[in-house]
Amino acid sequence: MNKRQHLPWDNPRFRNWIAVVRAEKAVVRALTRALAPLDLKIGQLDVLMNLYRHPGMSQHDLARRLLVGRSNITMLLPQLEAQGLLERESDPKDKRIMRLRLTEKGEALLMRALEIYQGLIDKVMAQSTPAQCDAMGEQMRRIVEVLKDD
Amino acid sequence: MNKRQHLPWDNPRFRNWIAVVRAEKAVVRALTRALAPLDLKIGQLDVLMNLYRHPGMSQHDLARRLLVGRSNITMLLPQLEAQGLLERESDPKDKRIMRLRLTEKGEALLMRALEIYQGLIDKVMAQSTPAQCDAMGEQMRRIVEVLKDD
DNA sequence: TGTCTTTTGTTCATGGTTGAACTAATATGT
DNA sequence: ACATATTAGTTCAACCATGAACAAAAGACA
Repeated sequence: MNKRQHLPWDNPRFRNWIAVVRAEKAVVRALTRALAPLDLKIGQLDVLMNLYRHPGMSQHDLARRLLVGRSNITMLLPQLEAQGLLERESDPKDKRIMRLRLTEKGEALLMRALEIYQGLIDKVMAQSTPAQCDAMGEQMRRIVEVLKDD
Repeated sequence: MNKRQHLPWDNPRFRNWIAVVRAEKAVVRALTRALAPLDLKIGQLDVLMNLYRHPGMSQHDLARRLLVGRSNITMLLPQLEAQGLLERESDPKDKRIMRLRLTEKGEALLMRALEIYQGLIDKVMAQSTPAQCDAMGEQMRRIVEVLKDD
């Protein structure tokens, strides 16, 4: 039962996953810097992206999609609202729910941010073939699926 | 120049990268929970792992490897030292440097944590072939390489 | 209807992370 | 050797994220 013989570092799965973590961290770092000129944090960009694709989303759904707590959203929105990037209006059918949607200004900023994001991803993925890239994406979606029910 | 025609969501590279981010977040979430019984945070596990592989590392090198700030390490170590998981000793050749190494207790805890980590990764990677897994790892290492010089 | 439960969003205390300013030790260049 | 620059680690204030406790609204069901 010598543990040294089956250390995780000898396991390809483990080593490769560590690479995923490292790459993700590196990209987050680079993206944070690239977005700084727009005065936008990654968390805020995530919000804008999701509201663009799903206008009228509730805060609860937004939190679930972003894999963050509801309180996080509560703390995040006032900044964006104060900057005039999004609007919150109470749902007339269910007064608990706040419907969220981007303003023109929010959409414009999102587009600028997406160009930066896209540029970074293109640069970073340029060394992989489309097929490799798709295969990787599929793997990742399967991982999320496996962990879906916590 | 209609931007709608080239939104990032239509770009496979972008969509696949989003999947990476999602998967990484999901695994971090699951790992955080799985490590809770050991009273160990992921950041702490990262430290233990790196010290196991590179005994005598300095705090500066550790920070660089973990992609965190030096101050982060400074805040992190006292907890681990107080728990008797690692030792810090000043380098006799260069008194600025603190040499870090695991204690027996730290190594033992690391082994328990690694079993948990490994189990999670095995579960999560079980749906991919070894070849796919390796290809993914290679892609990720290339990404880190591309971003190495910030 | 009336009570009990669930859902949505907020508040707040806690802990983690960061970068800038700082000290001490070493390296560099003249 | 001496002044200057660089490096390692610490401190600190500011910022984020989290989860538990809470209030208001809606739903379930007798």
